[in-house]
Amino acid sequence: YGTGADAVPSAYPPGALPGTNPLEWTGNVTVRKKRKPYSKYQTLELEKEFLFNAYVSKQKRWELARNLNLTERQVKIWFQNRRMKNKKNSQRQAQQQQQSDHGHAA
Amino acid sequence: AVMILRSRFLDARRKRRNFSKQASEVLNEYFYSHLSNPYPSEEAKEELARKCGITVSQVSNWFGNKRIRYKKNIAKAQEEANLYAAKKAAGASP
DNA sequence: GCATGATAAATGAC
DNA sequence: GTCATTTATCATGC
Repeated sequence: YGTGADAVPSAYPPGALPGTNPLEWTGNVTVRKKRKPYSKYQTLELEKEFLFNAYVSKQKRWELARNLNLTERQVKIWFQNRRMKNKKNSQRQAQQQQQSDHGHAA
Repeated sequence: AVMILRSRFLDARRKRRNFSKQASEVLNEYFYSHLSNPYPSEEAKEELARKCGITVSQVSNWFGNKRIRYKKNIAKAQEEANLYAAKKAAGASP
């Protein structure tokens, strides 16, 4: 399979009773899986596939998940985050281009 | 063996530089004066970025780190909150 | 030695 | 799908 390995038990943060806290934004805690960095091999294989196409098919996602010992959900989210990272880097480079054009054009 | 020398190139942007003292002042003033809802709008972020001489992404990073680290230790941040609360009161009503 | 800024997994709104 | 965000981790400053 590959799905259904999510949902992990976790404790409730201390002193976060809803309604009694004047700062409600500090108490909105849903049970979340602990962030676990991927191995160098996993990241490299994902990056390799991302070079082919930024959007992975369902079939490819299934293969990646199986070969890298990840869930399909993890592979899906990795590509989503990777696309955001790509966009951010592109915007930064475009910004730097504009700055270097100011002293070069005219 | 080579993997040890890995992210010196691709991760070079991770080289961190502390913000200026006055930039931290501006950010903290906003944070503690909006402690009930420390989520600045996109427009507020742009103005903060302009005032601090940093990017909007850096403002987002600062508030993200500030929120999580504040609620991780509210007691410790309390004195800092009082500090900026007093500072705000001093500048508001002369 | 921690404080601090940036990035990498993971969630949720829309 | 995007995208702001939460959270842990990373890398650096001092």
